[in-house]
Amino acid sequence: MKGLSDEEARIWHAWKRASDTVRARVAEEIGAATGLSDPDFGILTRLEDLGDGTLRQSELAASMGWHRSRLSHQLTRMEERGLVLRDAAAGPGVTVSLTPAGSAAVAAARPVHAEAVRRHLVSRIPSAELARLTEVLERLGDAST
Amino acid sequence: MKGLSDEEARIWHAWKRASDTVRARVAEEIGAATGLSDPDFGILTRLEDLGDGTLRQSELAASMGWHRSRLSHQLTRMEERGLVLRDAAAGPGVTVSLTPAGSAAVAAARPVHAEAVRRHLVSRIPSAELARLTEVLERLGDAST
DNA sequence: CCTAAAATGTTGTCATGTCAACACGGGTGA
DNA sequence: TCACCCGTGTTGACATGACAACATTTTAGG
Repeated sequence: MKGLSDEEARIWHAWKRASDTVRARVAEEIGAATGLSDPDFGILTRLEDLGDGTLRQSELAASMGWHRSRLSHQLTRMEERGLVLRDAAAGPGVTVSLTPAGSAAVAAARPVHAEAVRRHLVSRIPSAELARLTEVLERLGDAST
Repeated sequence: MKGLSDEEARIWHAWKRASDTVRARVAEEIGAATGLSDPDFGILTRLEDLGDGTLRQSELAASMGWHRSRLSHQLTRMEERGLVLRDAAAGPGVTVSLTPAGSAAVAAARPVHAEAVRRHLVSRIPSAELARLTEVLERLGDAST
């Protein structure tokens, strides 16, 4: 078959639009409240949740699914803004740590994030369908061909 | 409430992951087959579908939901690669047209796009749930507060 | 110990996006 | 007529992201 059917085109457009808008709305609220960007928030929460405010760069990259260079660029920008620190690690590699400013920012951002996720995603999905939709989304994100 | 519940966190992560991966997989197939990026493909298909290969920049921007400057930058890059042309319009503004190379590229890309959308999105959703999911996605993308 | 491969980061280049400032052309009202 | 506002684009500065080329350090093999 050459093109998409009307039904297929419709879900594709709805998918693109919903992907963009939900992410953008949540990011916008966090940014307005705290000045943190979406990638900033991701890094800072990982540092708190996985490490004790400190992680090796390679672990951080793996946990986010990022390439080394992406993380390096991002950390350079965040370091300039005083959100994180980099130090030579005990073993190989580099250790990343939250600064007090980074901790404060993520503490301020978490409730805003939770509120935004509820308002823009969770509360717009009928609760009877939440579990089923979660399964479908997880299947869509699975590795495969 | 301060943070997200486990269930809320789970759907949020699944949402982020699925958004990224599905879009990336479809874009990757189009790029590998034709050299077109996702925004390239969007512009070219609009020019064919809405205009007759030609549209005013402002109409194009409105139909994509883009800001003027974003479109201007994108068209500059596409013009350099010979995919589109810009000319002063009859009235105010600027007219954008497909070049033969642009037409050929989008003709090659359409079936690849359709195949990719089916493989990475439609076929992974149980067909009994397609219509319902489409409605939910459309609600998520709707304007609101 | 010494050399080669692997792991780890950094850097430069380019594509993509956002935002604000600027440029221009056509009405429109005094 | 003339000054001003508006619709349209363009441009420059910067953030984000992908990819490849390097630099360094670890670790393994011998």
